[in-house]
Amino acid sequence: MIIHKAEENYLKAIYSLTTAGNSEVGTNILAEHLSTKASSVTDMAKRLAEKNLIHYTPYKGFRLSDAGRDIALQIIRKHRLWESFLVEKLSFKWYEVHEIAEQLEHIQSEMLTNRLDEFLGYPKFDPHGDPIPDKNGVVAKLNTIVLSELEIGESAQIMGVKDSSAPFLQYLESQQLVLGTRLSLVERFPFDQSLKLEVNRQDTLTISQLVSKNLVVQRL
Amino acid sequence: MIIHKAEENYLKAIYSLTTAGNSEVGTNILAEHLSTKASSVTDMAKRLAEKNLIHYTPYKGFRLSDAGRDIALQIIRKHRLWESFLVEKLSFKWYEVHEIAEQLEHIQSEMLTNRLDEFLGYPKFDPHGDPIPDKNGVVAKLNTIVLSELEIGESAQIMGVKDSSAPFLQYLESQQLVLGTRLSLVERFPFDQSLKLEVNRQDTLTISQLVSKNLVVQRL
DNA sequence: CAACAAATTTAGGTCACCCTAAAAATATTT
DNA sequence: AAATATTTTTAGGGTGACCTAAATTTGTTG
Repeated sequence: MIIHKAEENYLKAIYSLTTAGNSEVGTNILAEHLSTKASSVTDMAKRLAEKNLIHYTPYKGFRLSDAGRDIALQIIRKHRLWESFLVEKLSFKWYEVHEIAEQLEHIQSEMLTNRLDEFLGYPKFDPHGDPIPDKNGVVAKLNTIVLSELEIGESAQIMGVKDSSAPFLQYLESQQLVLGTRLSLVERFPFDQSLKLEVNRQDTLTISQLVSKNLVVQRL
Repeated sequence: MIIHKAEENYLKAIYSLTTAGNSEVGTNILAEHLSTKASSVTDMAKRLAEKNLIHYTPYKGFRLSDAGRDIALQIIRKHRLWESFLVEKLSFKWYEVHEIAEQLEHIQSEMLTNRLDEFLGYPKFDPHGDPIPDKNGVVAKLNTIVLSELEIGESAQIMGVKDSSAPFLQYLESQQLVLGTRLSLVERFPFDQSLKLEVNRQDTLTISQLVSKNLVVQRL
């Protein structure tokens, strides 16, 4: 069965919107996520249901079928492997790679994907700290929290981001908050929930709640 | 201006059919080359002419415009760089890479193309011996001939192939006729124009005219 | 629970790309 | 040069993926 690029993008979007809590996605939310219109989503939903890639009852939202989830995971695998390639081998910055990986994730060749994986040394995480599904679609689970959940005095290491927009990633880099950076929480200001951090055991830095809610860390 | 994947493939096809002698391509030849129908080609010709990528007068054939040629050369550049990447870095065989490169050549990011070029060490030729256009679309000229044109007693080095189908490339590999191989012409049998070669200064090998006409070599 | 608001689907249209079959233009042969 | 063959274009359709505007269903609230 041929799965088109647009279909792959829908499956990927449904996947990321459903794993974030809710098990069903609505038409409007999906439309917004894909920068398209609700009617187009309904259109596509019929095609995907026809191909047994999603479960769909009109007015009731969509849910991935097992086949649909498999495809979504393979796309995500390819996306994250290519992002790793771009950063590790071609010296791209982590905030420059998303759009290119959006294109590369649709290249069809299992052999290519697996060779790339091998070439990169079977990485478990991409440059944003997101886990890379293996060739069977198995995703490594990680004991991570968002920085805003850290307690005063605790230390943590930056593992990734919730928001991977270029402006946010550039901001992080300007503050030396890159992947792997170690930090500890010095103080929380109740007024606006901003946080004072000690970074790399030397500098201190204050960040807003918006930032702390979008930074994924692992307790040390 | 947005140039679609299908349009890029037409430009590439027109380019390779025109540089091979004739300066104009006809509808049927192009249709066959692209595995499509003549009417579809006419259809596309109108769109490409509309975008000033080709010169087109009905019934008179097509010719690339300067803008069209620039695009064709960039696609070919990307195709050959990706083929080099697959062979050099991911250990693909030279006869396995064509279909994958057909997909990768449409990835849009000048930065990616240039970084890839750098990563590969600015190669001048791809694994099939075809020259890789540089970022300005300049193609290295090479003083090559097909093996069938070699004279008795002359030596040469394999630079590439005219036919890059997997069966032919696999045949070559089985006979140790890989890129860079040095050979000299021992004898030509007038009966069927088959050739007796000495390969790598040790083995001798007899090849048919079909093979000798599809092997590109450089005199030594 | 009726009335309104929000979410979703349907109806009908566009665009890129491809198709078949028929018509028209060009090339070749007698 | 007329007849035939070949090449190319036009006419009319189909599909995937999108759109706007109008209907419909579902959810919320007075």
